[in-house]
Amino acid sequence: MAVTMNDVARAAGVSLKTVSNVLNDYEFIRPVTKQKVLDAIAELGYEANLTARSLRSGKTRMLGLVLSDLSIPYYAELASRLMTFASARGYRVLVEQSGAEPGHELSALQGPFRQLTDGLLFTPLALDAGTIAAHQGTKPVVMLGEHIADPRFDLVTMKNAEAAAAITAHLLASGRRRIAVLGAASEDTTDSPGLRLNGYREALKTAGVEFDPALVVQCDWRRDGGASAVGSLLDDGTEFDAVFGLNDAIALGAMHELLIRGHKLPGDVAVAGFDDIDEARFASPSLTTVSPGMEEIAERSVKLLIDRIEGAEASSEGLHVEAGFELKVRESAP
Amino acid sequence: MAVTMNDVARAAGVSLKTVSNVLNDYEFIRPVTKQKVLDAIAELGYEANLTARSLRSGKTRMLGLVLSDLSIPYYAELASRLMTFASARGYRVLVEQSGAEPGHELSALQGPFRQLTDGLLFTPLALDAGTIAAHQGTKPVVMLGEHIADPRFDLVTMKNAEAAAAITAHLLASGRRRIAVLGAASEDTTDSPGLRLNGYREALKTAGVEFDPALVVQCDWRRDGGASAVGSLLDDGTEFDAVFGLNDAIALGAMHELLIRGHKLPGDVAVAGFDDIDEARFASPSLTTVSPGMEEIAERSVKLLIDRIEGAEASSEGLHVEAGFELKVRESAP
DNA sequence: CTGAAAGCGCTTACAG
DNA sequence: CTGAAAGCGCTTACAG
Repeated sequence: MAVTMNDVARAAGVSLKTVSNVLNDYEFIRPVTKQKVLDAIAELGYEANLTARSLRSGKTRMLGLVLSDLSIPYYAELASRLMTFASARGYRVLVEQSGAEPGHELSALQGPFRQLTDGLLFTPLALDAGTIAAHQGTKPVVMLGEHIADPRFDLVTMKNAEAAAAITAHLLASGRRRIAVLGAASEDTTDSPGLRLNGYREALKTAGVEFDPALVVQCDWRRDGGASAVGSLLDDGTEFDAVFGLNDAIALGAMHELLIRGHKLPGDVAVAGFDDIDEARFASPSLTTVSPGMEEIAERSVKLLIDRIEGAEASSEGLHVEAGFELKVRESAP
Repeated sequence: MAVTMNDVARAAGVSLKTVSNVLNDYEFIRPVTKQKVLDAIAELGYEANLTARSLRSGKTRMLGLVLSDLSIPYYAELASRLMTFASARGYRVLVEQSGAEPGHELSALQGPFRQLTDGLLFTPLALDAGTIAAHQGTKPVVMLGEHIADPRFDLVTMKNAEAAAAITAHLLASGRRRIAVLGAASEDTTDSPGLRLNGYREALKTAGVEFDPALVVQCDWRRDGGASAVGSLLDDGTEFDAVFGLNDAIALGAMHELLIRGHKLPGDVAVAGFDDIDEARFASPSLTTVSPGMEEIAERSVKLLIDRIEGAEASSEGLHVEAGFELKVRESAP
């Protein structure tokens, strides 16, 4: 029923192979022949059958994206940008939600999902490096995020420690000395909370300001986590002149709580976050934060994966890319 | 290189067709034969080649989802749920971002994207009903949202007017009489703002409260829109004892502005929204709003589309489904 | 209940 | 530069 390459070949008076050559931008083809084929394609409204092409070539021109859940804003924004960059290179992105469950992550790595894609952008949340290495198969995989830092894998991530140090330095430069840190879980340097806390401590050391553990509060990386964390500091009577939320949600929650309790921002307390989500710009006061280069993460991970798929990136070792960051100074901490 | 059905057939000592029968749950097959095939599959680690299956059967087991941008939280949450429901029926979801541009919407409707999917979940934002009807092709399409209400199409949407009336009635029942409405654009009944404003007016009429146009403020459906809209009411000296934001972002922005200006919530002003986004629960005070049944929208649209694809839904007319809604009474308007 | 054959629409060596 | 042929791995009539 649909128009096939055979129909085009017949209409153009050439062989199948010639049509294929035109379609695949084969170099050595006479302009006249090419034009005949192009005309036939236009006239018949021919569209290549992607499934047939995939079956024969073994390529689907799809990238798999494995993440926990699209309803988490960070992943949704990342997915959106990845799709845009992939599309610019002629690829589509097929998303698989793992719910951060090991079983789901594993089946995304080796199940039918894998067949449908030429390569994987993988956010490992539940699986460890060894398991992934054992099941990653032969198609390229690029890791996203900081949970896996293993030389065997390609990895694209952000400068957590450096960015946290930069924003802490900014608060220090504006004269703040007692900077509360909300959202730190541990000093385990392999995950984001640990890396960001380390950056904070590094900046203090550089400025010659002593680290005070009383200013470090553990909390959920959510708006209400930040609100109750800053609330507990206030209730305890701990003194502070600035708050660094380890992500924007925490910082926004803290800001809200401070405002409700009658504190002036940034007069009494300066507030800074991390992530530069859309909301940060629209908050009142607008939130000073650090943009961890999501755009760059998206661009470079797509480029790396496609280069692997197409054989343009030949290095046999895992490549580690760290996107740059940018300080966004706004009203909450000028 | 990969294990094929032929390998399985050989290992099990049966023909290709018999393997295919087992794979496709054909009824009339001897248990012994079936077991032999199953054993061979397990032993060889056979996995069906989905591309070959698609080429032959003409089905991809993928649903296309066309929306403006995944970075918009409402769409991201919807996409997440759609994927979950589709997955339960053995389908995947392939997302295409249109940017709400007519050209992109059109190419999603008829371009190569269409080939890759068995049916479309389509959020028409830029295209009108006539254009869609002319280009929708032969595969099923289910419309999402209220921009297109045309008997030719299957449509799954929410009860905008009824839900808005319910939340207005709730504010009235708590004794509020001057309820500001933020975000109304027009009374055009075909889009969400118009439908929700109509619901508000309907509830006023039922309660015998006169409608005051001075309480209706137009603004962007965003946090800062709500903040500046309520700000302008305060600046003008317009009196009001409640605010109904036509979506949660507006309501949250208004709430923030009211708090900053020293108003007590809900003492001085009750605030209500629409959408029940995650943030509404975590705001302080938590936001009274209406949940428009996104779960149900996702479930029923996936069911309708798959039933169309599989021929289980035979009605030739467009089916119109309206999901139920649920009032979420919280602190901001008890 | 099962088999042998055709064919979905392409790309890819292989010739020329 | 172009053609004729094979084949990617399935499903689907068609027989029996």
